[in-house]
Amino acid sequence: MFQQRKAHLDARALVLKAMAHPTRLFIIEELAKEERCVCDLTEQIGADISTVSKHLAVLRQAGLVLDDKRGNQVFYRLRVPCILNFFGCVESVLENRAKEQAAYLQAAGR
Amino acid sequence: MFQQRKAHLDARALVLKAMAHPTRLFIIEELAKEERCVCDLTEQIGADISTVSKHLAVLRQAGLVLDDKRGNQVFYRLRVPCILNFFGCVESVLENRAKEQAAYLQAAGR
DNA sequence: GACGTAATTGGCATATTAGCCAAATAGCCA
DNA sequence: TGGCTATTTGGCTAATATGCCAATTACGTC
Repeated sequence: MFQQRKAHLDARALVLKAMAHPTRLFIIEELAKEERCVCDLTEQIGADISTVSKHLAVLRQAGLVLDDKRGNQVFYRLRVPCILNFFGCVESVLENRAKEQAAYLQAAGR
Repeated sequence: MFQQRKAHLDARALVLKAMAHPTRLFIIEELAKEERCVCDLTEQIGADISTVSKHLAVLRQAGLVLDDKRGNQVFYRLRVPCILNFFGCVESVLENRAKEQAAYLQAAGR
C-alpha cells in the first residue's frame, strides 16, 4: 500500500469506525428523523449521559453530525444523510447471510 | 433500545466494523476489481500472511466476501458490490471536513 | 511417503475502545 | 452569588482488536 493510498484508506476507515457501534447507529437513525438533545438520546439509550456524550463526540469528530448549543442543552443533527442509503446495502448482506445459513442447515438435514 | 432493535443494530454494527480497517478497505477495493488469492493480497499489503488471512476471515464472517479454494490457493471475491456505492458518501464526509477545516484556518487569520 | 508452497489457527504482547463514576464547565433563574 | 440542570472531560478498569511468530492443515509434485 503506497503512502497516499494508505492515508486515504485511513481516513475512510475512521469514518466507518465511527459508525461501527450499535449505540452510534441508533443515534444516527434517531437523528435521521429529527434533531435531538443529548438528554433525550440518553433517556432512549439508557446509558450514562457521559457515555452518550462520548459517542456523540466520536460522530462529531468523524464529521457525521453537527452540534448546536441552545440554552443549556446541545442539539445534534445528522450532517450526512447519504449514509442512510448504505443501510439498505448492509441489509442485503445480512439477508444473504441468513439465507446461506438456512441453506446450510437444510443441507445438514435439519 | 428495545430488544429486537438492539439485535438488529448489533448485526449492522458487525458489518460496519468488518469494513472499518484500512487494510480491509484495501482488500475490498482490490476485490472489486477482480478476485485475488491470499498470496497476491499479502504481497500487495506487505504484512504477514497470517495477518492478511485473519483480515479475510473477518470479511468472510461478516458476509462481505466469498472464498473459493482452487488447488492449494484460496481465491477471494467481493460478495456485495453495493458497498462500493457507499464510498462516495464517505468521500463527501471527508470533503466536508476538509472544507470546514480550511474555513476555520482562514477565520483564524492564517 | 517426503518435500515445498499456500493458507489457517493458536497464542501472546500491545494498543485501542467502552462505559462508569467523579469532577469540571456552562447556562438559566431566583 | 447560589442553586439547579445539561453537558463535557478526566481517569480508571474491563473487554476487544491487531499483528507477529510458531505450529498445523491442505494440496500438489516428485
